[in-house]
Amino acid sequence: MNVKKGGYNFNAIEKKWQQLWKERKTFKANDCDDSRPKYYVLDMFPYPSAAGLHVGHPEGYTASDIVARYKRMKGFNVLHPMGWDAFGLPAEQYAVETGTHPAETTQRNIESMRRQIESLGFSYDWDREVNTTDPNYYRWTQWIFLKFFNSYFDETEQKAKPIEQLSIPEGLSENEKRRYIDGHRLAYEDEVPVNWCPALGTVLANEEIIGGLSERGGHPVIRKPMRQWMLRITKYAERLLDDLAEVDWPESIKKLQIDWIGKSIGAEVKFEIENCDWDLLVFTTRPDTLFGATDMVFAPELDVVDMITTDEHREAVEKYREQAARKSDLDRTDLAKEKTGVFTGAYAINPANNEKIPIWISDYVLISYGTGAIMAVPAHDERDFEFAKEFDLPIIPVVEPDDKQQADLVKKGELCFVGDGKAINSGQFDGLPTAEFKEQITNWLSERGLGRKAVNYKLRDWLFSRQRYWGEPFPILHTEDGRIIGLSEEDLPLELPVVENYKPAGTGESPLANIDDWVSLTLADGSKAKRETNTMPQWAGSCWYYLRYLDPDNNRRSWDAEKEKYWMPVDLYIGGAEHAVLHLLYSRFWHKLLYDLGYVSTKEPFKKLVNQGMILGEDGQKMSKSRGNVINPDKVITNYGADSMRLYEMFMGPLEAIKPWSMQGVEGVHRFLQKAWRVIVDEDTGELAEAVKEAQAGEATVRLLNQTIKKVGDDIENFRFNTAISAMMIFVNHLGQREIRPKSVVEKFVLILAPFAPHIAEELRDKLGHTDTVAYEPWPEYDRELIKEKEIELAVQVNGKIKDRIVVAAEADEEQIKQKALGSKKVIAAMAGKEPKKIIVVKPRIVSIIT
RNA sequence: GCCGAAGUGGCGGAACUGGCAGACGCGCGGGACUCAAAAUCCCGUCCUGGCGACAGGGUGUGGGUUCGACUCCCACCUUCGGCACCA
Repeated sequence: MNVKKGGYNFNAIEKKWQQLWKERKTFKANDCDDSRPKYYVLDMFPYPSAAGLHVGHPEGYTASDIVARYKRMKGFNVLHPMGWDAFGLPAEQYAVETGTHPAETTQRNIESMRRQIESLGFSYDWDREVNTTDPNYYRWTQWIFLKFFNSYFDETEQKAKPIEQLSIPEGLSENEKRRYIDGHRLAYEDEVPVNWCPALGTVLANEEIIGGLSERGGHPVIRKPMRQWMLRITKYAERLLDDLAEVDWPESIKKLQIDWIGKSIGAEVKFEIENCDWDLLVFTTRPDTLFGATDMVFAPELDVVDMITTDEHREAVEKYREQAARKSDLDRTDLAKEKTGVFTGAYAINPANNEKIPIWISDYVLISYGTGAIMAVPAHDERDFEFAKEFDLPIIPVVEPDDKQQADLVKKGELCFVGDGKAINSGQFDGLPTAEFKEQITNWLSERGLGRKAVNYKLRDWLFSRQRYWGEPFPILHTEDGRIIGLSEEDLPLELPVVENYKPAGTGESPLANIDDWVSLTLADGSKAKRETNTMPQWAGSCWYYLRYLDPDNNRRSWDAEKEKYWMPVDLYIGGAEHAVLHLLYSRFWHKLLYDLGYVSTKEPFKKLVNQGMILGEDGQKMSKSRGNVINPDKVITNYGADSMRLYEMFMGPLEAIKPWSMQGVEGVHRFLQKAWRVIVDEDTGELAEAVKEAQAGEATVRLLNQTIKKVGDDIENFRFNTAISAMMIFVNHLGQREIRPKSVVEKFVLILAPFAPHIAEELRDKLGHTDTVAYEPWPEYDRELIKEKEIELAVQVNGKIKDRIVVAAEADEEQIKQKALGSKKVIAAMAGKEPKKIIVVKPRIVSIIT
């Protein structure tokens, strides 16, 4: 602790400036200000948890704040908002336990986390704060949901359109028409298997299941089909893939999204089923292996299984299907080691060679991908190979690898080969290389009406409902005669009702199902209806919050079109990599719907994305309560100040890297700030230090200052905050050694320090006699000429070994440098009288002499 | 199993498009100031050998390309993260 009167009293300084910024609304962003370029810096908003802020939050927030402050100084109109992703399970669970309304818990947590965030001095425009659980916010979440509900996807134009524009086939009855329309909505109801825990009487999220048992209580969980709301994200698969080319995101994150979407190009092939009127389609990426298809495998859940199974095999098939239904996803993947399955007694015809092949069912075939049925080519697919081995099915090689040894094994049926090669045992196609064969057979099949080119995605439609209380209610009514009606926009928000009991209904429905006077209502025409009792998942509110910041208080619209045009897209989005797929994919999806309907002007919401890495405990382990290695940001701020906290989080290492915390490291940067203070301020009086005065700066100081300004600016632009800080340390060390510290130099240093450590920078500027905030001071320019060194030092290598260093004038040409290098005594000695064969001069670095 | 990221002093890390490896910070050792301590300031600190100017080795391992490799190429090892039978 600094005891001197004029010492660096960070606690007082930080409180003072935070107060002033708040009172003066220093960081208020001006809408539609065309006098300056705009810059939108966004943080992933936090869930307001009872545990409060952890040290991971300020990492991303500090990085974005440095950029925000830097851009302001560079003359940008900066939008830098903060809010709360406040729907979520913890508040609901707390309500079940204590009866406290989640809104109350949430409000309390928000207050406390806002105080924590404010204590770090981030330059947010707090007038734009949003809270996803506020009816004035979720009103518009519901509004967007209705847009999904009231839209369909036009396949030819590849975009969403209002449902009224859907062309309906002629001659349908009213009922059929209704069903046709409902079947095309981008938000639709479907029966899908969910994780049902009979003992708890509730549906669980995948994350709540550990090893097939419920996380709470350890009860068994089964898959059970239930009515759910779905969003048709699969329609956007192609655009979600294509538009990744437009954004400046880390390649690794793009790759994760690409893999998640999982596009495969191949063919659909039609297989006739023996003694059956209809055909079955299968999808394959290897139509070239069609001649090697020796059996077919159907997913156990596939409905046609019932029809094709022969009486002889019915019992075994039924038993297998039952077992499969009882398995959780986890069991199915866990038992991946050994293939199981049963024969149905039915046969299909291979369209390539008219061979009769048996149809099996097995749970290694997924109902949810492709058509739920495959052609099995044991010789060229690992899974089919295992299956064939298990049940002694024939293995026919149809691709010959280039490698002789491999080819022999493949031909003997002893090796499964999945690579490309040359066609064999494939009739008229023999000899074709894989790629060409694929094309030819696809054409051959489509000419005969036996198949066609096809694309499949791993991406599934988004299961969008939860059986919870603490989420956005769906603005949906179910009529007695089975119609689904979306509320009209004027009826929004549909607010969450007050409940007595937050426990699930026990039927798999949400707690809302228990409140009859909320659920049941009478429509204008006198008929009865019931409200949808599911709620939206936590993702919903976070899918569009970046748009509400643009116009948070608008009661008439979700946001103003002009404001949207002005601010969007988000120029920089910083957050954790854990949202690489879901949140970022979901919000891109919502954004595209809004784009199609004309509510936003950009295809993509987030232009540049940066992920911060996780911060580990001092023991190098993930921070957790049970390990006792959690660092409390409040304590760090109390002991060292917010500026030290900010600086340390940035100094630890590259932003994206995973790195362990070190309290001694905090002390290190704190010492730097103490030193910077002492270099400028007299600790005894609190006035400017005597050494700081109007004076001409020395050459070395001017050079280093200019180098530092350049380095810090460049580093901020490239998110290399750690090296920017080290450059400032070097500068302060230099300045500290000067007897005279010219005021003009000190002033510029304070400006470049400001984005990193804004409180101390404001206070130092105050000491330097300024009364206005540093926030909008122009970022100092550097002079290219002044950066240049007068003399440069080059290392001299002889045959790859460094022998000497020479100093030459910066303007020296290659010849002069050569001469100087060859003149060095050490170099002459190392050359041992030999003539140089080659001399390479790399100007500011090295001279390489080869003898 | 597949995909992705990363391996540099005692520790966190630095090194621009291939050009003096270890910036900056921590820690440690020594010194100054002090009655003493803290704080601060100065010097040293990759490893081995030598009192020393110096010599040799060194960026996970083994090869390669190059006048020159932490950086590029090939093979492998380890750690972390993601996906998990997607035909």
